[in-house]
Amino acid sequence: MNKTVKIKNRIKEFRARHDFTQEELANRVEVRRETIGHIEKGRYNLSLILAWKISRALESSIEELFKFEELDN
Amino acid sequence: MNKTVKIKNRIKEFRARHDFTQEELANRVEVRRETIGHIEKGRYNLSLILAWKISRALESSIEELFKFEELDN
DNA sequence: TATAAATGTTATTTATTATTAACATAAAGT
DNA sequence: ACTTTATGTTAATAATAAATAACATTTATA
Repeated sequence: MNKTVKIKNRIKEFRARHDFTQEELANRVEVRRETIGHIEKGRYNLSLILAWKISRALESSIEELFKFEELDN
Repeated sequence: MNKTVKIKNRIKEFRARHDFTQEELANRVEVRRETIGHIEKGRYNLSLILAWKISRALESSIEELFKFEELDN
């Protein structure tokens, strides 16, 4: 029984609360707009530092912003 | 004023509490022993999923296990 | 003190994140 | 309807995490 971990996130939701566009958030955390887009869509397993920068920019925490689920395959 | 983020971690400390060697922890999170060693020494900016796996294996949380600091340079 | 177990460290390779650029589509505003 | 503004998406490249292998050093322990 092999397990993989997937991440869901609430970036879009928190971004809306702050009225930030993807580009504004990207500027604040110093990555490209597309990178934020890809992360929101769960396309990659971002680094811990980037996760922290994003959670700070959104006045949140990593654990609040990112939800982890273990899946069997 | 440019800012960079550095990570400090308490993996070694938590590992000791559980009486895990680097290798045991590595097996549990499915990475190499050297990878755990490098992370403990702060040599790389691990992925969010790996950070989560490690914090779970040590019955802790990401925010508890990893401390972030902003530095000027 | 000799032996084994655990950790340190470095160099090279592989895998994956993130950048870049380019264009498409959607939504909002004039 | 036209024009911005925001987001979606893809392909190619660059940057870096993680794997691998090999050997050194430290710590425990027989």
